[in-house]
Amino acid sequence: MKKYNEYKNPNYAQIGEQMLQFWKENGIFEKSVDTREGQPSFTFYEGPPSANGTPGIHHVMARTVKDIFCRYKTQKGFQVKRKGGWDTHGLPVELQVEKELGITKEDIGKKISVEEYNQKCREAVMKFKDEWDDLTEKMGYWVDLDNPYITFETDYIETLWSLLKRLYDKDLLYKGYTIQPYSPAAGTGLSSHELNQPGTYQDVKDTSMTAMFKVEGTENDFFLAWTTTPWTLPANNGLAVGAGIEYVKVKTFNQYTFEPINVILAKDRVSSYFNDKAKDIKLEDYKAGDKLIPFEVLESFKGRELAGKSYEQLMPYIPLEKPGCTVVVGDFVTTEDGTGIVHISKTFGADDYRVSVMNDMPGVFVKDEEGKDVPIVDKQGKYVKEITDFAGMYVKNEYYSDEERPEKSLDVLISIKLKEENRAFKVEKYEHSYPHCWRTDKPILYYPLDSWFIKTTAYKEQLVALNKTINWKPASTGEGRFGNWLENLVDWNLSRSRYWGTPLPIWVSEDKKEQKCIGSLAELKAEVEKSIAAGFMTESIGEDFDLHRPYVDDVYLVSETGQKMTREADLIDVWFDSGAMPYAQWHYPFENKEIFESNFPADFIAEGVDQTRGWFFTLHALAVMLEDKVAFKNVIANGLVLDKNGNKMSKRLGNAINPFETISNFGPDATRWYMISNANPWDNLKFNIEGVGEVQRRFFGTLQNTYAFFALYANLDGFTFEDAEIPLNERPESDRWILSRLNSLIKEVDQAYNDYEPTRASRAIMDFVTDEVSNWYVRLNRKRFWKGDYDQGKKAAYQTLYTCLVSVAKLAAPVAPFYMDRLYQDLNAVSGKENFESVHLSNFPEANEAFINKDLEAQMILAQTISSLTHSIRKKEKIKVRQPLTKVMVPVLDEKTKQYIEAVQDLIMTEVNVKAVEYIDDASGILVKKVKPNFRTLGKKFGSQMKLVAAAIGQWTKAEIAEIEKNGSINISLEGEPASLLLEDVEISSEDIPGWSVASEGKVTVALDISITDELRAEGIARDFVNRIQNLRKDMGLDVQDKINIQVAKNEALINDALTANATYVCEETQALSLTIVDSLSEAQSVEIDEWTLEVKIAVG
RNA sequence: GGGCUUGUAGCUCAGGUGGUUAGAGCGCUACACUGAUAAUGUAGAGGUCCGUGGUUCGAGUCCACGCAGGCCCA
Repeated sequence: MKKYNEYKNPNYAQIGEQMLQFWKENGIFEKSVDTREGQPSFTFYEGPPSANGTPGIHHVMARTVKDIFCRYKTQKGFQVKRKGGWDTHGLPVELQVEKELGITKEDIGKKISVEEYNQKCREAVMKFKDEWDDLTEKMGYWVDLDNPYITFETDYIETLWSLLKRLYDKDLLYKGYTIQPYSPAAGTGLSSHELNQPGTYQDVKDTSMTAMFKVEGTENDFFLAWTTTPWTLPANNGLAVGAGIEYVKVKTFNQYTFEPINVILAKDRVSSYFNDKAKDIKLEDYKAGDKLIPFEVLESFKGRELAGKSYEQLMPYIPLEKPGCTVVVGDFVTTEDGTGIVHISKTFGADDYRVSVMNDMPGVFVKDEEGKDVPIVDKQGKYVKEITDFAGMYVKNEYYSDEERPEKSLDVLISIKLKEENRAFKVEKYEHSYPHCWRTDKPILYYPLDSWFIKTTAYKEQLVALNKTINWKPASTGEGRFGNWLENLVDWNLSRSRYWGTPLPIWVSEDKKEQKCIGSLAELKAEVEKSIAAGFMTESIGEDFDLHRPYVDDVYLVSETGQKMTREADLIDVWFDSGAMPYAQWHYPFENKEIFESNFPADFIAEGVDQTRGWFFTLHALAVMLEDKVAFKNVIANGLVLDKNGNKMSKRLGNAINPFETISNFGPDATRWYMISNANPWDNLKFNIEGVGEVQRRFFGTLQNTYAFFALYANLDGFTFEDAEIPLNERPESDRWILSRLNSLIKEVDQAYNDYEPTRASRAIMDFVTDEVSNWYVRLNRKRFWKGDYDQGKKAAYQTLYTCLVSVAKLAAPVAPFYMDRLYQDLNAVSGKENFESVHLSNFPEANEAFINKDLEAQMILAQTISSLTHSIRKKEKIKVRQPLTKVMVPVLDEKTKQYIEAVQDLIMTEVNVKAVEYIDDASGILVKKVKPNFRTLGKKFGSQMKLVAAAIGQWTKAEIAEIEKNGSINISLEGEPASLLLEDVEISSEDIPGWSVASEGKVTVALDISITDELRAEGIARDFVNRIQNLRKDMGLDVQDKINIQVAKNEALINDALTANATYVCEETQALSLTIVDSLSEAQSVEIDEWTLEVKIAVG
């Protein structure tokens, strides 16, 4: 006879290890994919992690989310292939290598060759791969680790090149510029990382100026705009205002020229520009040279009213065409400093560039020797010759050598010039924090630098439209964060000035007029052959050619006109690498065409919300541009994992949770279950290790106890579920109830998983197991498992509990894959009901509607409420549950409630140890009803008269309640006006019952008869006695089935009579053959019952 | 500075379309149960629902403005 496994002290971490071993030995993961061959596929894309750092607890979170839905869909019959991947390129890898080698970017090509450097990167990037693989296994994340895609491999890069070429052929790849931090002294752009080095931001004093821009077509109206970089003023091409900001026009005088002027600035900034002491001075009293300058506000308007106004170019060295020199709205405008009007220079500011592009405003450019547009400042930081007055001057005095540095900086000279021209309103020194180049310690410029772009804006409409078809969890990330990002889309800047990454496959001729974009290794080889023929190359490249730098940089091609072509030095954004994984993981289009096509787009992806503009965007952008499809249909953007105080985890602060330790202490299942059930994945999780322990105790502990209870008795009775299932209508009330609940649960959990709501699913399962199965079903039915013969009723109990347990194992398997597989196998090994070797190969339960009985579920809730109320009365009256009582009384307001309670009254009687349930209705005469307004319905009818109605109902007596119950309606008077109320407009419940001990909750009221007759008292004593004997039996180490003989020393008559009267009951409960009261007893044990001490002797019979 | 997001008991979280006594678990206190026992049950205490205004007969819920935390972007 097969037995259910019984465990003394289950060790959840050990269960994890054992199951992992079992999965490995039996290839369960592979089978979970292979056995679904031919079934519809469910496609999942793995967002590649970078293995150059150790995995953290947040990775367990992210991967649990991914794993849950893949396992769920497998159980639902889909084939779910999961290819792992590694993200290997990018700045973090470079930085790590530089740190290890103690070098900087400067040293690359000098102290270390590019070749060696890249070799180091290649090694560093897989440094922690073993640790990652270890975690992947231990946490139970099923993903194919044997054939992962790796972004630095030649096949992968080749796909990237082919995609770039497709974009190039669609005219979506172009060279433009972006405004970036640039160090003229070092002649190089700076990454944001370099800008975030300590010491780069320094406090400096600059000449700041509030310049006057003359409104076109006016006599002397000026816009005031403030700048800390007056040298950018000749490049001014617009002014920006805040749409909602209030502006005023002020009549006053220029403090340098004393001329009368009207100036426009933000209302909030007036007090900063005008001296309050001058506010009472009359304009006509002003004399040239007065210190206090009078002012008068003429009118005011909102920023959006100013938009579109034109002004005269301030420093027209390079005349600008319209719509240059107009006022536009900018979201970056504030009234915290300056005038609330911002000077815009398309070539020297990122915001400026963006707002100019959005409004089609031309920037100020000059032509270089090649006829190309360049800004008015050259790469050394000097003005170009077109700025005649100051040609050749450095725009920052710091750029001059100490000997050459002029006394007056360019900013000062420009200020003087504008003062003289009546175009400067205020000039002053201003101290602020400004970034400096970490190499040269000189200030940086924001400067237009060449970059390659993907013209994503050309597909904006499709991107937006297709995004609306994606199911985002949470929806707000899709609509808000992602949607807004698409609405404000700019072209994708692909260029990165780095060494370790995918090189841009574009070669340019010496005169820059010819370009070639290479889309495959074969194409490159062919081009190289041509180049060899032209004499630019000496040898061919092989099949194993490394597409990385520096090798590709040594490849020169030949143009159509015979010119030598050099590769554009840029690498591409690593986000392109990961966004291209749907194609590149299969080396598509060079191989695996069918696999790619049947696995595109993804049904589901999940990653951190911080990837919104990263991976989520690049996947979407490439799919829309290349395939005119979405890349994923469902996406979960999960939140961060914070420490228990809500702080970000970091190794530096020492608050990081080690995932390996957590798993080995609590096991993988509790860890996963805690993370999923505690908060929705898209909310930040405050990770508290105590919570994991709680989940282990509360959920897994309860489930394990329930299983252990089942196994104990099922083994004794030899229950193997070999008989046919007992028909539902032959099972008792509580079985039908728990099965109804189970089937409702199956529906609910299936729906939740299907909606990508794992938290809802796990909470529902947890509540079912702890509250309904364990605390209600098992507790109420305990006796059925251990008392009496192995009959139909007992079998029903086993079958019912078995079904609940095995179903829970399947429902919860996606979240707790190890434990649930153990549970499933332990059950199935004995019953042999299914042929699956693992729960993960089994099918998700299907709800049977015929088992769902909502009436029964409602009845059971009533039973629970009534029991709970009765317990609370006992508690209040200090009557222990072991003391039987005569009856509880329940007022019933309608026949249906009565029927509901009658259906479960046996349960109630057992649970609260009373002998009867009595129903009190109107006819009894003791029921007193009370009435409450139903605000929900009344509100709709009476609205503002609500208070009157409520007051009127408050006055009702028995008569009115009887009337409305009888007629279904009643007429009342509201301030003389007649009104009619329906029965549904009030809620009728029962009042406390005079003379009874009563408790109520909602509409349910319970009265308990607390009188204890002698007979009841005797029964109570007998039950206490049984309890004491049971304890003694256990102390003596007797088995459940051992028989005994009990002797009790003669005591007070009350005790003696109680035992005599209930001797049969006592014997039956305690497996006693006899109960005798004797005059005296030797070697007896003492037990206490209330105030009495009894001498007892137990002999094994 | 902008977009998105969170704020409910000591802690972690629930609270369709507004409805008058705001819930659960843990923790705490007390009690009970004892053939699930390193388990279990019941009860109790514990809340300016972040603040301020507004809409409404009625706001935890809707609106506006703030405050605090988080993420992304500038």
